[in-house]
Amino acid sequence: MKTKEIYDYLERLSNLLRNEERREGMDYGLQPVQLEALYYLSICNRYSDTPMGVVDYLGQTKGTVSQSLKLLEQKGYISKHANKQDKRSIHLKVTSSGKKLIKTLIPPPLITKACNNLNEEEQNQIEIALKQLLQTIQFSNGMKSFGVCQTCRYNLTKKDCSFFCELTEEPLSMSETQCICREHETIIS
Amino acid sequence: MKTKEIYDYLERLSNLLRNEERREGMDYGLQPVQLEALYYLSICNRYSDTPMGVVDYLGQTKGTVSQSLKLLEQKGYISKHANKQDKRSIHLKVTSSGKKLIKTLIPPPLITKACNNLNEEEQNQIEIALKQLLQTIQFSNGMKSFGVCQTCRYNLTKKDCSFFCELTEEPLSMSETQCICREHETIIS
DNA sequence: CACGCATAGTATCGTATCGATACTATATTA
DNA sequence: TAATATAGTATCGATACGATACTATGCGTG
Repeated sequence: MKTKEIYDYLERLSNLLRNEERREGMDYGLQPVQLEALYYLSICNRYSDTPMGVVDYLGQTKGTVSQSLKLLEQKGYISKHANKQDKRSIHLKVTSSGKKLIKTLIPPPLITKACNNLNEEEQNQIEIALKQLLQTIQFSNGMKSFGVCQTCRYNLTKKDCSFFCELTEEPLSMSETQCICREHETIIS
Repeated sequence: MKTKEIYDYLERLSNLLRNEERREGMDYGLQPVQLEALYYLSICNRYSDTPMGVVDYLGQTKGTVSQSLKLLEQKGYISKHANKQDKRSIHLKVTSSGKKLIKTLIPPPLITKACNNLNEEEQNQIEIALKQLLQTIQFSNGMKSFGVCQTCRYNLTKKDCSFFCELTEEPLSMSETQCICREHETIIS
């Protein structure tokens, strides 16, 4: 069992990444969590761009997330839009200013520099390992997976190569299927 | 380049781990950082068990670390000991109560459960990948490595299989060489 | 339809985090 | 011996984050 070793490396990586995010965000008055929330909103689909989506993703309480989103809105990085179907719910869109910020800050230099010193094959191996570890953790602990449609059991790829979600019973555009979804459930193969 | 992919998985893993640590520590009134500080002190060597060692490891300011250590001492998980050589410095020892806590909480169930669902080979691959990623990040960004003597360029293994540190110019016991050190510098091969 | 219950989101409060700054004490060096 | 560097502490202010209480809307069942 390599449990301890895996924990040790993960703990270290986790710390380095968080400190980097703190340093980076500081110039813009953003905390690590807020930056992560903004990033999440920039890569999630239209079923997931709500406060509750962020709650599930970041694993914090509604109150905390509500605070973070208020700040992101005040700073002009996101905007709130009413949901026509469900009036309790709102959608959060990343503004052009927010998109610009994400583009500047993510991925952080810490990771970029490291990848510059790793060849294709090494990067592939690392990606595969991280993916497997993440999926196993999520599966073993009954967690949401937040994947893209391609790996989702609700996704139906039709003959004409268009996409359809069997959960929401709606057609999906090509670009939408590359966003992450809070309803995602990994195909059990 | 897999920079974005690697960042994404790492960010996710990092978040899950931190949330788990928060949940775990809560029962004992410990925050994630404090738990990490305690764990660090339980695996570092006698050159590294000082407040400054924790500062380097966790990447926080002296003040913050000082606060965390005060709390750990109040809760009886660590004890402070004067350094005979340098009177400015103190050594932090994990008490038996602290050791017991670490044994209970680390590694966290999140990781343990996942490892139970991964075979030997998969775990080895993941360990290797995490190790390589961490080392590359540390090297590429000029960071301290916090490794064990075995991989340190200052370590001298003598003919009689005893160990000697060429930086501190002191002999090291076998068990000491398995602890992590803040002066560690990876062998450049 | 009406009632209860579930869910999305917000507001507020208290404890704790964490960087910044200022401080003391000891070591080092010129 | 004086200047400077280093280890550690104390304090403060802004923020994080869980807990709780609240409003508003949707949903299900009789």
